[in-house]
Amino acid sequence: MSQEQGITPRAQDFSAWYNDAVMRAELADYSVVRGCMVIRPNGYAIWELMQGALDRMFKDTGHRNAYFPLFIPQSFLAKEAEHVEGFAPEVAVVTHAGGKELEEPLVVRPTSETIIYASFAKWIQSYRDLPLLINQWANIVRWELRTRLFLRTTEFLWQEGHTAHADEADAEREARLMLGVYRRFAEEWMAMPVITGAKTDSEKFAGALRTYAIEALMQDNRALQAGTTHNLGQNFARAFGVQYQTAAGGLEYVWNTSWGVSTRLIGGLVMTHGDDVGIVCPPRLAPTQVVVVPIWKSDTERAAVLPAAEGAARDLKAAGLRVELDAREGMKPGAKYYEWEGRGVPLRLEIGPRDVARAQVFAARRTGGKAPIPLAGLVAGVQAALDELQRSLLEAARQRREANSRRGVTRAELVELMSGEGGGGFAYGGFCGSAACEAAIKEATRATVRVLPDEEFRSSPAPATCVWCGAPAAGEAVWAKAY
RNA sequence: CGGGGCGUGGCGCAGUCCGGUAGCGCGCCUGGUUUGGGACCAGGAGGUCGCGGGUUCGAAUCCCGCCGCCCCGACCA
Repeated sequence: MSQEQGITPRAQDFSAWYNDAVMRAELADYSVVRGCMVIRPNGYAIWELMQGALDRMFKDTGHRNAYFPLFIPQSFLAKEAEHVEGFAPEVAVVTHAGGKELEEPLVVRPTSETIIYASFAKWIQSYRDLPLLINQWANIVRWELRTRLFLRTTEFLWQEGHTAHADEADAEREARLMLGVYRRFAEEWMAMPVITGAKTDSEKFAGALRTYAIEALMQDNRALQAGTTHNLGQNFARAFGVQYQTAAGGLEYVWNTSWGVSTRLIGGLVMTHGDDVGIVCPPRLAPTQVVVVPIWKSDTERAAVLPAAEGAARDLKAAGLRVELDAREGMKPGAKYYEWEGRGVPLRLEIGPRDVARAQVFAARRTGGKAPIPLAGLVAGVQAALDELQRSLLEAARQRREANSRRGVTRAELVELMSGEGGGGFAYGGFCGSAACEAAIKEATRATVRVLPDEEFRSSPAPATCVWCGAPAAGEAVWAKAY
């Protein structure tokens, strides 16, 4: 009886658990380059599924993919004052290439607004060219002080949408539309419930008019900003001279938006559904949705079981499911179970001599519970089980989030809620809107305003006074300790 | 950059206090027996003990310097 080293229980050390879960699932590995990670095939497969779903959603909303350079002239970054200030500390700069010093240093993109809007300025002439709806899948470099696999690494993969519009209303509509796309993706694909809303000035994107975000609550009660959209106003249009002629013949600056989600989502997926065994993949994003494990004792049994298992796997694949048949010899079924559980495979089908005799398979859910499925209705039965898993993961995550959300908090409650190691969760309360109160709360509790929640998430009745200073509230805010 | 841990076969560790030339578990390879929740037996392969100096007859172990990684804070998707 040999136990492989288990992973750290969540309750003991959540950070250690996260690292263990990621490593056990072989999603990623540390690189020789500080702060950078290697995304392993298991992790990259999840990213590809995410990309596929998001890309379809972007195309369905009228966007087209393009690709812009990794290198940006340093002077471009400086054209928008807030933007350069926001990103300067974390920008990597190339000063030498081709064996000599460059005339102008190139920055490795921390985001691509500047280089993209330089192109937009060339492409946009008239109101007939608008809206211009572009997305790019790319890598990004931000020199972070402290990194965590998927959650914050020096280089990461993302998509960044960039659009240009004729007026503010259309840009605003776009920023809200894509926020909705992100929300739908998080909930329907990742089974990760989110709240949506606007960022405060201190949390908004460097150079944006307004920033919106989806925020999810992880199992350690810290919030994860899982996607952002920005209404950039005319800030970049002015900096890069992106103008168009109106129908009336006038010359106007365009209104831009940008929006992005990154491989950070994989970290969110891990921390939303994982348990003390490892990661749990929601079926729609599971690289392997079903693993079939044949069980036999003798060659006779093997001869009966293996073809049945192969047949089951074939039928499921034919139905469009992502299936693996694990017929490895010399490995006990239990060992296979542990391996696939660590990878988060949502459904395992066990098929042994007894099952063959009864024309059934035994289906074990990653979240617990075993039940037989008759071979006659295998595809439908498996599909139903996967659908149910997808639903129940979202529901469980939603219940956990609600159980860890407090509405109408007082100043004392906010402090209490955020204190200690396990402290956190979403705290809803009145907010006067002042930067002073926001900073004071951060100082006192280490919690920040995650969003000024959208209507759907607001409390009723609305809080009347600011949690901190007691002045009349300008609105409601959601505080949490953030990743 | 501050605080705390840690660098020894692929992974996890012991050995370091008290110097004597490297060991355990897992994994890996070969053969056999096994297989309804992490199999067993036998035989193997694999290590400049993070790096550089120093002390010593002799250093994983003692001394000096450096590097790297992880965790916690300041910055951030």
